[in-house]
Amino acid sequence: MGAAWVLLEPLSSERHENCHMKEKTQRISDRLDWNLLRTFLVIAQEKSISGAAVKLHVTQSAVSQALRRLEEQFGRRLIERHHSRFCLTPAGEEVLAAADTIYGNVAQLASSVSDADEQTVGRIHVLVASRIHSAVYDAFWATFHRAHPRVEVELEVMPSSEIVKIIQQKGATAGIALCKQMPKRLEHSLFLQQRYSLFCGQYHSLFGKSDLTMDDLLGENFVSFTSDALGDSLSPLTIFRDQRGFSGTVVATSSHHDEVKRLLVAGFGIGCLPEHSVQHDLDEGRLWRLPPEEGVCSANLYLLWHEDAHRTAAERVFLDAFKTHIEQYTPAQRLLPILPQVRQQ
DNA sequence: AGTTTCACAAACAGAGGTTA
DNA sequence: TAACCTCTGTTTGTGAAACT
Repeated sequence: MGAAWVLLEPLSSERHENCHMKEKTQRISDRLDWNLLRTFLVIAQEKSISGAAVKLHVTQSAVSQALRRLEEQFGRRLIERHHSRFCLTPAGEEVLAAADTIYGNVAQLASSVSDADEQTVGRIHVLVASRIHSAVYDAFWATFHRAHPRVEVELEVMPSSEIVKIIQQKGATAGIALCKQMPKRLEHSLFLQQRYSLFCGQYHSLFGKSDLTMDDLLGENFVSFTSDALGDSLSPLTIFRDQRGFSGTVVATSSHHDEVKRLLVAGFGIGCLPEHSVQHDLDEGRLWRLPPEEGVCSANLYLLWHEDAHRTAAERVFLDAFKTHIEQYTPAQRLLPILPQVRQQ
């Protein structure tokens, strides 16, 4: 039955064409399967049918058939098939934009319905980058929970690039993520200004050497964050390596701060970490600070939220509380491991 | 290598019949 | 009349083979 109602024969007169289009549009809006749009959204995000299949936990064949059914419903090609090249047709771009919006609205609907069930119990879903080191941040959650004990909180850890994507789709209340440049449609508030420096671990040959210069490091292998690929949130680290003429290779990677640190301590190579996050490891002799003295680069963590998402009461309370809380502290205070006194206005 | 097509199977929904 | 069962058609998935 699926696409039997889609009329593909060309009609001769313009009047008939208009009637036909109106009828067809009506039928599409009545019958369009949201699952197909969701599948198409993932295909476009992954830029691959097999990639989408992995993400959706179905076979590549199932995704291919779903795409065909969607194309039949619209009576248009949505993706141009080329050898090893993926591109959306203009119709595909239109469908993607619509699917993106619908996905956001459905996510908000789920949140609103959940809120409506229990008027006094809200729920917030916050996406956070791996391992945020800040006593101010810890204190925020303590304060927030005391003030709003019935608000249910979900904190989900994921790479910054994923966080930005999901917040743009209105798929969560807010995100705390590294950003090189501010993404479209998102509001932001600067949270942490982190300075990255080079370190090696206790089993590395450079550990404990205090008279090192940059030349001593150029042949060393690297431990890196997955996100320091060019164009990603930590790409300044890669640019630094290229500009300074490092000849070593990246021998170990992880998207998680603690795992990068573990690999550094294990002696896989040298690598960058936020200075303020490893003071304890330096004090206890697990890590060793390397040149350059001034560090490698800065990377800022921002609180991100969608500019025109519908928000529940709990979500509004969270955003207001977070912004108010961090504004009480200077950027330097936000990096401290122990909660400082609130700054004087 | 990635994608499409085909045959087949499982799950599901709706229609219709039966029974208490 | 509600509850249950059976049958049938549809949808959507898998796996294999063919295609680009």
